[in-house]
Amino acid sequence: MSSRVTLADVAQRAGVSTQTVSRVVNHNPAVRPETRARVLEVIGELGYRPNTVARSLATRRTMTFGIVVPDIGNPYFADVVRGAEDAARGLGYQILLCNTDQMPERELTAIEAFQEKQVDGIILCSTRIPEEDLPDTLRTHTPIVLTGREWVEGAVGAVHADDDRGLLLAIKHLLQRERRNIVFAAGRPGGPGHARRMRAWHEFADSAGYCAEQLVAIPCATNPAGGQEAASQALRDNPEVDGIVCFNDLVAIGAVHACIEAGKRVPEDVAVVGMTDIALASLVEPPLTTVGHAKHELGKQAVAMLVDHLASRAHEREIVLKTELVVRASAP
Amino acid sequence: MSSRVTLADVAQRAGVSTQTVSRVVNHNPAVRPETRARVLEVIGELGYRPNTVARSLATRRTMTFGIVVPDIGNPYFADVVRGAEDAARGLGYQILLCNTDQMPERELTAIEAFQEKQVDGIILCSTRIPEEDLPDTLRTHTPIVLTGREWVEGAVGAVHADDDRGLLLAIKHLLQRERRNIVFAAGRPGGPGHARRMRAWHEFADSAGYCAEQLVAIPCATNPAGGQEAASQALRDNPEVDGIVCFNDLVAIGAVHACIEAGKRVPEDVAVVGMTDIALASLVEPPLTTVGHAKHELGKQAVAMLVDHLASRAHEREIVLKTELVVRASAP
DNA sequence: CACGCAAATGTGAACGCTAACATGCTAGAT
DNA sequence: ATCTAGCATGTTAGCGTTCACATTTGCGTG
Repeated sequence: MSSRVTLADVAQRAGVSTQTVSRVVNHNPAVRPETRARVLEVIGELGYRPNTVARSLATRRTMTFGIVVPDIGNPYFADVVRGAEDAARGLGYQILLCNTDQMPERELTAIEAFQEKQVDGIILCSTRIPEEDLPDTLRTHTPIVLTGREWVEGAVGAVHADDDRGLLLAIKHLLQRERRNIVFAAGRPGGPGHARRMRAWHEFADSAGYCAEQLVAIPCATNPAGGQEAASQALRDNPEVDGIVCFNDLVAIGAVHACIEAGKRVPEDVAVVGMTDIALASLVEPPLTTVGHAKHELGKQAVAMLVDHLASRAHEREIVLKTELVVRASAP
Repeated sequence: MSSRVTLADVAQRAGVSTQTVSRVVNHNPAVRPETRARVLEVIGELGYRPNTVARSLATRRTMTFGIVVPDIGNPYFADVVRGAEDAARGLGYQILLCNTDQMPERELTAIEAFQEKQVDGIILCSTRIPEEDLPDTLRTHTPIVLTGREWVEGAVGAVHADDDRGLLLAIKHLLQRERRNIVFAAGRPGGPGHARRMRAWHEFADSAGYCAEQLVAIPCATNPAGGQEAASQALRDNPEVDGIVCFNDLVAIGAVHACIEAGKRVPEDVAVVGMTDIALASLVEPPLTTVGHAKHELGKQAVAMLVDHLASRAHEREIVLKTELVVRASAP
């Protein structure tokens, strides 16, 4: 029956001031052991629990972070959120969650709602807010860390995977296996990560002396349906296609389906490489070769950065997490 | 630059009292249109944003629900949380998330932390708090809705899927396909849903006149590894096994692997049926036949129940969501 | 033309806590 | 005995809202 017991109730019963009780609750050492014991006893008797809303009003800290993701149902973001929550919990912070389905207006609404709730910081994952609006959005007193994209003016920092190198790993892997007609199912143009991956794609094409035609990038939705569509289009345009690199693993799964539908064997006829290595990747048939991301770590680092910032501790402006090629059956 | 602007700042600048500004912000009709316009203008100029922490202290409502799940990385709970957040957002509520990895102490800690944060309600998913401790835990002023298990004294309500019937559907499906040596990979004894599914299992065995030996239930961890272990044990004990029903889809995926490892073909030699129909189920090879759960709906209903309760509206004490058999290749 | 009534606005106080300072007390130094 | 450090505790004033009431204003009525 822990109900409406306040500091004052405890103070009165224990015969001390509210301030002393507050000190006990907050582990302030400046309390005589006997007094502390007495207060703790009364706290136990009365079942007192501090009211963090009142505490937050007084301290101007809520010990809460908000995290904005496109969709927690997407295993990628589930892992990122999990990492963030683990780190936050360890540091005494709690996590407010908001899904936006990649709708910029909903991202903005979420940020404002979080700010009104006085969160101590916000983690904005793979935002779809247009590049040009971002600085304005970030120009606020609430620290914001970005994930899945580069740092931009106004943000406390950014945490993302090394997609450039990841993409390179994937392409090189395919080239070494004598794949010569490689296609990139590139995700949504304008979407987070798209520009970076495209840049890497073209840089590589140039440096390797490839003629542009040999490296085709096809925009697509970042889910199985998008991958299926992109892959079947690619195979229609050029039946010689023997390698597909995908924006993420969900796209790759769709691409695999498209190949099979088109009568191609994976990996014999077409090798498929995914990205991010979600749990799913090792469970589908064939298991996906993929460029692994440290998703859990991503969430953790985002929280760590926020906490460092709040403590006025120096920290990187941008953290780039290593990617690694995980070779499975879809591109052995 | 939306910083520390308060109601008082707005009031002073607009030449009215804080109360009037408060009325405008809260859409209280008892304000002259001209006054309202003036106040709104100043709010715009100053970039005022209400401080919900202060508001919550005064109103004793935080417009926040806490949700406790074993692991958001598990696609089942990701869907439930997504459903809850969707419903909550639509009603102006926000969601605090906590993962517990099925550790009862962490569930208790989470509940307490949420209470200190004065959440308006808690959704406790598939709790592993021992049956006998549950009433004490629930005996609190914060409304708690349970999911994934039956209602228990003290809870506002419970929302869960009709596993009894679901399990029946699975078994009957296998029997109709002339499978005669059926095994149940039953999940963790004492875990949520375990008792209910076991009861259904035995009830069916009795009613169908089966001798107990023909329906074996094997406890296992509720993940692919658990399923793999349980299935390989079952096949070792009885090579005749031709049907495996699984606690959930992750277990089913493990069971499929075990079958293949043991040289059995799925579904020709052994038919495998999963439960809950996570997105993964249709993407593995072979695609899983499974008993579908309305996961998104589960989260939604939990929130709806909480909101009804807070509004002192009548509501069911227990909502049982229908399950349906989704037939795919693993048990055609 | 005073009267009363409703609509519009204002006035404390409260929500439960902490920050910052003030006070009282004990004990060692002088 | 007196002074003074320094520890333990108390006091006061917010934190930014809303609540419950009090007050003012405008307007139709007898």
